[in-house]
Amino acid sequence: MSSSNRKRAANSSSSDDEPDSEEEQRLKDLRERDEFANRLKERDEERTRKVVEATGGRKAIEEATKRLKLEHEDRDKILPHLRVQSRRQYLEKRKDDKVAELEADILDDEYLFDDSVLTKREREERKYKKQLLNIAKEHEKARELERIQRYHMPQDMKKGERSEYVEVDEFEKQPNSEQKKWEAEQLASARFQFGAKDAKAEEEYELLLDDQIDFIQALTLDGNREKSSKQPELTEKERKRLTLEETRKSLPVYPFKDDLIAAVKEHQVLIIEGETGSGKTTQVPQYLVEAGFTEDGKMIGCTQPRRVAAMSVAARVAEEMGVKLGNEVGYSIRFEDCTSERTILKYMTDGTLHREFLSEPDLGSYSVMIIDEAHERTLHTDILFGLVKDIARFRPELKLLISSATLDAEKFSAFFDDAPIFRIPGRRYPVDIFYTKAPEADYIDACCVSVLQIHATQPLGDILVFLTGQDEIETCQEVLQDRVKRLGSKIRELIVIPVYANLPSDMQAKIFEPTPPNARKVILATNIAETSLTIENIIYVIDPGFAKQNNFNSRTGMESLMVVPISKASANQRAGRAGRTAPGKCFRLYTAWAYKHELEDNTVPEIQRINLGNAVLMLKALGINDLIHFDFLDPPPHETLVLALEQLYALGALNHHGELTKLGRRMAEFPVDPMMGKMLLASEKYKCSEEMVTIAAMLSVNSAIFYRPKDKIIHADTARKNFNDIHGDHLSLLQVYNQWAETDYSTQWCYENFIQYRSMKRARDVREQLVGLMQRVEIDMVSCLPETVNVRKAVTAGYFYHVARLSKGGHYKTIKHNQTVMIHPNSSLFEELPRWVLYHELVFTSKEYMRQVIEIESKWLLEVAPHYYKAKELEDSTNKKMPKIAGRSEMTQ
DNA sequence: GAGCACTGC
Repeated sequence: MSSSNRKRAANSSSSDDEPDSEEEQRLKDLRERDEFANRLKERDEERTRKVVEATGGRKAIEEATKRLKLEHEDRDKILPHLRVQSRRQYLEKRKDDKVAELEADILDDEYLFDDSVLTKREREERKYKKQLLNIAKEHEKARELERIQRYHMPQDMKKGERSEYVEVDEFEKQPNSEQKKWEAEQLASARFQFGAKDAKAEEEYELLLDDQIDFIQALTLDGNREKSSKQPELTEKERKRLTLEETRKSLPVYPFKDDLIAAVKEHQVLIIEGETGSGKTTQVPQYLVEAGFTEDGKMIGCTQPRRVAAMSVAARVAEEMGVKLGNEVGYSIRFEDCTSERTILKYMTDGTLHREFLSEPDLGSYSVMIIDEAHERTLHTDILFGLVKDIARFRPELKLLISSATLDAEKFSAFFDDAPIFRIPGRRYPVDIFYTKAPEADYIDACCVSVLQIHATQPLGDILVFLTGQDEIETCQEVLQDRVKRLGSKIRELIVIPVYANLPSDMQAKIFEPTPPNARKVILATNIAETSLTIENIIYVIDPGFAKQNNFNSRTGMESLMVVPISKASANQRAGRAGRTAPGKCFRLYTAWAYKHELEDNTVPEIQRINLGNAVLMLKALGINDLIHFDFLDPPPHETLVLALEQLYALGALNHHGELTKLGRRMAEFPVDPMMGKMLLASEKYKCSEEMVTIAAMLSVNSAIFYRPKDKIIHADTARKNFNDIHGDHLSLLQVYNQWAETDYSTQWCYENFIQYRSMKRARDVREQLVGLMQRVEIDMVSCLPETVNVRKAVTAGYFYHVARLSKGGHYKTIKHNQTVMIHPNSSLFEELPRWVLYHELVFTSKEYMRQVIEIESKWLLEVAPHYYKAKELEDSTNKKMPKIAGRSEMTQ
């Protein structure tokens, strides 16, 4: 960039009175930036004092207390009750569909199987089903009203419970922490029945399957438990007699307590290598409290990669310590801060800690920081490594514990200057691993065959199948159900259950319902079951060896979601899912050779795969200027960093010295991409902050707003078109939100308009947070409606990078890379083809698509980014040859 | 004329 350009860049980012030189301008901006930062700090300090008794935490504490109470109550009573309750609600909500399904089921059943071939149990079940149908029908008659919606959407909100977050739905209220899982393990292994009956039947079944897959057993994933334990497993009653204290003492980590405390005292950084079920997440912080690490008024912090984990672990620990959640033990996650000034033990998500750095760059209020599940290598933990390592150098009294599963411990140790590794054994059963003899061409088909093969030949126990996405899961489900039907009563009952993140929560809860006796559950899951959800009683895992992975191309700035082979670490994680309750088996649909030679050891860490715009801005805001030499555990690609820096410079967040500007400092306050941050700040100038906050919130809810059930695609699309704004998708989204808000955030309205209530609720939460942050960066909330030109201008001020122009052939070329791109067919501008468009994101699926597009005028680009565009660039020499229908917008220049 | 793995702030 030439010096004159630089000058303009610097000028554009600031204010009224014209300073004499570029240098003065820069210094003035830096001064203003620091003044702004100080104001933030002062306000923060005021707020922390108030927050304790203020409403902010109260709601969260109530929520948490509810959950805690749940845990207190007798699990024996509460769990079955919960299941029944959840089941009832579920049936209630989907009554239409369910009744129809039941009816069809009975008809099918009667058509397929004569009474004579049925066992007693099956006959009873049929009788029960009929009864159920009758009851359902009577019930239905009584409530003939209110049956407008024919399709099902999540409906999880009662009046007055607005801030109850979706993730806190039914299944999460069930105790789900590691300790509980262990307890459940004890239970479940006693419940399994392996009988001679099954063995007899096996021979018969084998003949049914024409196309079998040959598996060979290669190795066994070692467990720490004997297959036939000499110690008798605890029965439920025995277990109940264990007090909390005894349960704690029975955890594998307990014998290491004193050694661990000694090690922490001796070393500043300690790597803890502990498998799941060792109890490290709940116990280690408590040991440290007992050892006096919080006596100087400082806290122990513990990060988790997931919100649910942070909450449930905190609740469990509060219970164990006999304190109220939110007092001595608390948690802090986005939208929910459940801590107080009394808190000495704080669980949080890694992203929350990352944000906390902005207000407390030295972690001054912590005496110990534990980074848990470090092997998952989320973006946030990876950045935390570097930050925390740096802090440790000038705060020798700060203790760091990095906790990880096996394999990676050595690497972490090397990174933290050869920190000692402390090993804690876990609790796991052995898993036998099987590979196919030859590669499978069609892994969906192979999955189905394997499921039936296991079902027919292996003892009872649930099956978990890993697929890549919703599409595959639905296909597989259909195929399986079809084949099971054809096999009829010749095989035992097989219950097929899908699970993926976008599935409504009540459908997800189905995986936690107990399997009926003598039946088998097959769970078809995405990667969600690899780490996020733990399903009990899985004995068999089928692993085709693929997953969808997001990749960011820093050269083109394009994201792509592709199916890729998984890593060895991931394959072992999946296999481990079979050994939680009892010894298990894992069937890999690839050869042993492929495992050894074709799979990478580890999944590429997130930090090397994604756009780092926001992360780089955060680091800059923390005063880390030399990012290229920042101490990353695995450095991101050079180009990604350069692209992020360039973009920040173009947005005016950095000056030509690479220093953070006042604008940049304000942008860093927002947990969004820098372009979106700039867009939000630009709303100040264009007097449309209300609109911009809504649009940003809607864009943040990833394209999960419109609901398209397979059988109602036409209705759904018509409903969607009603919101279309001729100027583009951002404005359509604005309309959706505002109309929803006008109905007082009605669920009914969502159903009628085929909109995902869950996503809207999330957008509302995000919006509220953004409004709070707007006040923080000193911007008033104002609206410019009904006029929307300013809305589009403000968007342009943030996204001027993302502009494409219609060219001769009727397709679009990006201004920056001259890359051919297309408007996504879901866009409201798909058939409009304006001359100039701005896109929110570029994704590669089957083609290069621009998603979320608005029409802009090229002269706006000169208005919002004069340093970046020159008038000449925006001239269009091909004007005259342009077909009339194309290019609705006015000619420019 | 398409199609969205999973987290997190």
